[in-house]
Amino acid sequence: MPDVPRFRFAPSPTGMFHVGGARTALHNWALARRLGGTFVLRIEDTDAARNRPEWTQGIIDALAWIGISSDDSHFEGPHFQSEYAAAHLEAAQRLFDAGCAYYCDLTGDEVQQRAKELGVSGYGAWSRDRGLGPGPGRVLRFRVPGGTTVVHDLVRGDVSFDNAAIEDFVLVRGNGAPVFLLANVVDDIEMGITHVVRAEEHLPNTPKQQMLWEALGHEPPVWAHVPVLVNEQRKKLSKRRDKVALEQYRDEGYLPEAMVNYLMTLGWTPPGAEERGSEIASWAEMEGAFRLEDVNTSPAFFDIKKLAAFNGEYIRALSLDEFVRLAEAELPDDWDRDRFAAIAPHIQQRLTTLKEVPGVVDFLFLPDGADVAIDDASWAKAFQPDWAVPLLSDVIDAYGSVEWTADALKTALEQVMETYDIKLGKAQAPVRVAATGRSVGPPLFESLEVLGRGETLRRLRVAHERAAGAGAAGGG
RNA sequence: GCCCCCAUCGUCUAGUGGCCUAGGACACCACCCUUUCAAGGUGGCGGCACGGGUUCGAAUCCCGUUGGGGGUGCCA
Repeated sequence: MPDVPRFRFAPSPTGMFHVGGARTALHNWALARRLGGTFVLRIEDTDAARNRPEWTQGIIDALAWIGISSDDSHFEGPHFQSEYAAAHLEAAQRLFDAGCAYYCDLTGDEVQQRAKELGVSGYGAWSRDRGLGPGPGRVLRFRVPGGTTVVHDLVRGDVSFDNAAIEDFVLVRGNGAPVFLLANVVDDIEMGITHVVRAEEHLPNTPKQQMLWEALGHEPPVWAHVPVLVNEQRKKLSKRRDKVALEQYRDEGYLPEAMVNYLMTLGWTPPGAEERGSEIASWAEMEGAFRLEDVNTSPAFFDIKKLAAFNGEYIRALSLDEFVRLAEAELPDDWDRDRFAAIAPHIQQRLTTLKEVPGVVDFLFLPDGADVAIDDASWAKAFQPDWAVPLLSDVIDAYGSVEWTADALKTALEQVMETYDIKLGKAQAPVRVAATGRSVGPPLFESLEVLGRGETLRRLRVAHERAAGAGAAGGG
């Protein structure tokens, strides 16, 4: 009778959720669901400094954001490593009783000192046969057996380690607290974990953990080590130097679906991507096809540019209603929602992130009577041609009585520009800068329609006055 | 130092001995479209790290070199 596969995701709270962690969580999640198994969340909070409730909540929230939540029947947890402290110590005792571990009274400094004097590397197993019992300050070390440990890894195949190169590692600290290696294995055994899917950086730990599983009388789980995510310098993504917090991307207006899709493409290709000419795929498609055996073995560069491209695609794919709803969350409270809804369809296809929304429409939400902030470079270019000022003057006249719709506004400008024998692309420039302050932005006539006749005319007049004045001063 | 992993366009990848004069995506460039900017369309640039084998045949298998990364804690 085959057991239900049990995967686990075991982050330690650090105050932010690493994108690399998000990816391995996604891998575990996809497998747990596709195989009808369970995704077990365990918070590794043994280190007292990492035991902050708000940090734990941060992990739960981050997981929920990428679609991994306790609402789903495949989700189990959160469990807390600290709750298994008794089991850790009990396991340590069993290991000692069975002769698989021994006590050692050398401090870290002493070990280093001796290694240096004797010219050996690592711990020299000095206390192996001293028959020491437990005592204050004494650590419990694992007695690494001879031979070779072979790790069967779903991503990498068989990886073998010569046990002679593995030192007798510490299981329990001098203060009686178990270390990660032991706690991790004991927890996995206690929770009936069958698959350990994690990042490659843990591969060197694996032979040690496998020996522990065996010494504790259990079959090791299925191992899988996915490649690490790296930065431009090809170094592992780190909290210190790289932008790795999932929360930060969320706050910058990335959609969770885009983030999830992008993360899954690192080291793996969604089904049919080549035929479709696109790596964009739904979670259902990816979940249905994801296999560890298909995951690449080399490190992947976390490319924000590509993430941004994915995000743009996802924003464009939103229904208008959904887009408006999400975009409104980025707007200042006092901005008129109806006014935003009117311009929304014209900006949706021009965005990379939701965070950009206020910046592209802010000219529509100025306080009464306030002048637009004019971008100097845009102004200089728009009013460079001789025809700019007279054209603006004509536009002001025409816009005084034209029907106030985008189409009519466009037609009116087209009539005006004929006199000057210029194309719309050029003719719209002075009007755009006058009304919006910038040379780029949402489609002009649609923007003016939303702005309204009164305010549009006011801004055009202010600009005309300024441009005409400058022209006169410059000419004289 | 020691242990382990990795090596296809700038980047992410497809490729598991002949379908590869190596395919797709992002980025970049050009053109088209166009109401600025995007989006969209078309096209382009660009890669199997190197050296030996094995084989009728190698991006694919083996060995070596070089390069990169990870780990080497009484952190997790």
